[in-house]
Amino acid sequence: MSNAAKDRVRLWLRLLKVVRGLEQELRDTLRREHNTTLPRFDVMSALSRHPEGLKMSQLSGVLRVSNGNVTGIADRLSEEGLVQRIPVPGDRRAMMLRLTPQGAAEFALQAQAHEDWINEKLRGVSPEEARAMAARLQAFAAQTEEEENANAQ
Amino acid sequence: MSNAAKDRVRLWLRLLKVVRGLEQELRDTLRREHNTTLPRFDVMSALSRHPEGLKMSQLSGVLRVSNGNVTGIADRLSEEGLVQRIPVPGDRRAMMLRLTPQGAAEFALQAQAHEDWINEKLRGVSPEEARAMAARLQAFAAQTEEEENANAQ
DNA sequence: TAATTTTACTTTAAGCATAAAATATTTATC
DNA sequence: GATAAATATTTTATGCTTAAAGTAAAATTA
Repeated sequence: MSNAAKDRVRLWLRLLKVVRGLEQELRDTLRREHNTTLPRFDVMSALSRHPEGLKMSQLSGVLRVSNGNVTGIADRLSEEGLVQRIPVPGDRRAMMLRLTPQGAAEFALQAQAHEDWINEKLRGVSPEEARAMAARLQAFAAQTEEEENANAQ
Repeated sequence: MSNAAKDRVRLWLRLLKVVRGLEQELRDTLRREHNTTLPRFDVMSALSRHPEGLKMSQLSGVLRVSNGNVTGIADRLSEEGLVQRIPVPGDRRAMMLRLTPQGAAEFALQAQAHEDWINEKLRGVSPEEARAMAARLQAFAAQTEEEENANAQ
């Protein structure tokens, strides 16, 4: 394996380790402090950006998970009164998922705590560094997407 | 929220997006090309670095997953003849998990393909950039670990 | 408008993940 | 040496995840 390849593999392993570690801490915190999970948080986060609600299929598209996955999470959040299914006028197949007032209030607390938590976790990263690294990652993601589009043609 | 906090949150979201995307592609590739999964790959990778084998508890420690998790993955790999459980002399509670010759051969193929895949995926990242970013991540991880140790005292 | 295809969602089966309980064995204490 | 505590692993219950199959309704086509 070339040196360049070694450098790239090492970067990938480090990325994976750091992100997995933070993600695991986040899961623990959500469980301990908010009695919820990361998938539930992700669903509520997406819904909070769309106050009018999202169709199940839109939600699975935004979150990039399968339809069946969203069904299960929506079932459990619904049992707790945090989201509700609302029929879509004119299409009896579809369902709109929306935060309840209780769900919106609950998520507002979780989101603020999440931001504070991240800011504390990454306090060793200066704002300049954060912006530089975010820009680099953005460029990488954009390039990857471009290639995918090229491949799809 | 301060601007610094916003920059850090944005970095975290980008990190999560890029790593999750690559991880998902990796899972798809492992499934499609090697008829396996990332957790199975991780177990075999750990075992390949310890040819004499690892006790179940050591393995769960190295991989940072629960004991019960390792039990299930070991069961399935064992059914396929890729790993074997070996009694530990002098301790009838413990079990050593080890790659079979077939498992070692199979993993060698997977590992090489994995390296090639990463090198291709990250070809847009120059070796210099890769080293710089890896070093930055390493520093972050080291600092985080340091704090954990301080908290544990 | 009847038949076909597509769309939206749910259900099912299998694997991964955890925490907590259970089992078996070893180590420590009395 | 008997009792208690600690250790190593498995089992169980619950939730997340996917792919594939199933159900129902809408859109297209003949």
